Amino acid sequence: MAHDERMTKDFVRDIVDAHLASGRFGQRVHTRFPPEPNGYLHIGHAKSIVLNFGIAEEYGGKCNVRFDDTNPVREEEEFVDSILEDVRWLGYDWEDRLFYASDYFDQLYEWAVDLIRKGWAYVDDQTVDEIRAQRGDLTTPGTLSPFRDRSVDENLDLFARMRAGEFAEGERVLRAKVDMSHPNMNMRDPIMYRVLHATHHNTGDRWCIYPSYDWAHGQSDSIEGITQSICTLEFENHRPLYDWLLDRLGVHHPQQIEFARLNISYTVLSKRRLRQMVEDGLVSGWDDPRMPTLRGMRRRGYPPAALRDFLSRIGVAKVNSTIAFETLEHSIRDHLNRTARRFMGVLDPLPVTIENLPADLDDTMDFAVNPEDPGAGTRAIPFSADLVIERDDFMEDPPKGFHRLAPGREVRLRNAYLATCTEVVRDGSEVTGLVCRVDPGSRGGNAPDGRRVKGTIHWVSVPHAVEAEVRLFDRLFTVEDPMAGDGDFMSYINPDSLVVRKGCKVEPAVTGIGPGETFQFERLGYFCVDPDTTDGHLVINRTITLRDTWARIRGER
RNA sequence: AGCCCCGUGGUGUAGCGGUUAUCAUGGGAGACUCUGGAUCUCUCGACACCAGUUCGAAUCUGGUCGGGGCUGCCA
Repeated sequence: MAHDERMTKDFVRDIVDAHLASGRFGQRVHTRFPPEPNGYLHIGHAKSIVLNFGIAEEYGGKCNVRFDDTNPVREEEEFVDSILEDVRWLGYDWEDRLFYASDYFDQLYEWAVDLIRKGWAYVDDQTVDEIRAQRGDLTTPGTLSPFRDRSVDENLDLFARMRAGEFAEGERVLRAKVDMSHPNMNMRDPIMYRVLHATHHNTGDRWCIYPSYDWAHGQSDSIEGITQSICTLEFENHRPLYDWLLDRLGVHHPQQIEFARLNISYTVLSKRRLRQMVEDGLVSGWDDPRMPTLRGMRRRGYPPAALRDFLSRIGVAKVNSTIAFETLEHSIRDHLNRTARRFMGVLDPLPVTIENLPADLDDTMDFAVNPEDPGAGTRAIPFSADLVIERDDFMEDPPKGFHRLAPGREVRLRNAYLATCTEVVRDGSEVTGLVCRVDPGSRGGNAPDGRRVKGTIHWVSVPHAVEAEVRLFDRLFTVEDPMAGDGDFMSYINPDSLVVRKGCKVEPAVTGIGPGETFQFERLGYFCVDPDTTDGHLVINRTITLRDTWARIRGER
């Protein structure tokens, strides 16, 4: 697939270049995306997907999807399907290379036996607590396990019995014999296998011992012939172990490369915290349009190409950083501006009667499908003398700088007529409607005498309109870094992150828009049809507003 | 405290011994406009610090300071 071009070269690609130049892996480039099937993917995972698949594409290599399913008690089949769906939606194809770490359990077992034979692994009978206590701490070396010097034969026998199910969980464990006084804690005889009498989503009850991440990951990479094993920074301290294990085995040895995970202001990107928001009901689910999950963003109307663009422009590095939410928004708007079809909708309707047009007028106006894309052509929008406009577009006593409608003022009804407000209808103090007079010669929107009209507002013809519920979303948190400070991040949830508007009026063509298409309501922003829509009830999500200079000016006053 | 990693405009990012220190985003000003959108122009703004090597250092070396990670039978 021909994806968007990257803007800069990063340190990961520099390393790949160096590998190619030295011929370390021949001329092969083979990466992998290794999710654990225990939750839904979010934009942070997308950074890894785009990196791994992107590099494979650029270098004419391949990228696998491999589920890191080594912990049966946390993982579920349902997540496998959702993860694959999300990867596909993002625009990537693993072809026939869908793997599971659990595919390699037999090989992993054989290799463990091999290490035992070579004296590099042993069965430990200690409890979790004993092992923890004996590990030492950051400044104190660990102490040796009393079982560390068992004979190879005894280790072999015990390990076989672990596999056979003779021991309870926690009773025995297989450990790599590395160095209990190593300054890197990961090297203090790390656990390779633990007993878990649990049913695995893939292997069922075939196993009751399961490999740890450290024992499974590098070896799986090796089996698949991976060349660059790209992971996040927190695995940096695991690299010595990754290398140690592969070196003892003497098998294909990929290069682990670590990059900084993604952080975005005004949101959180951690499975645990996202889960908490779902479970506490602060959002409607993992696909709530406010969630930074891929499912949430899809439902919100973010196009996958915009996400790819965003991820490629923020780059990849080793510095921990937080990307401004505005940067994401820019990519969304930029993509949508170029691609989205334009429609009209009124979120907060104010009735307008055109006094000098026939009450039964049934006209249509030409409208550009997308002014940014002349090739998209034009279409017709129904027009009548009975309209609604946005309440915000009228002020009885407008401040300077306001160039929308006001008593006696003329504005352009977009693509229709120049209209002057001749009367304000009210119920008590509340304005309930307007009467306008239209310049008959301005049909289409241009003044017959060429006079300039500064304001242009949008409208919808009431007899043709469809009613809709529109959901307006805003950032999930009120502070840039919800994790900062010692308060609970949940207390920073933005109470206005969802505002529901009912009784909105939209042009009838909107009902023909399918799922997955994000369109523009002129002057308002980008929107999409929500799956909650039923036959009689149209539900629309606001993906993002248009930049609103007027709002900014007002806000700064 | 031990080990590992990282410090370039507000936010990201390029830079690989000699550049007016890149680009984007963001802020400000203006032009244009049938979306107060888009577009265009101008503008603001950074090499953490101190030594050293060198004719020359954001780039190399050492130190200081600052940030992050690591003490699951999680990944």
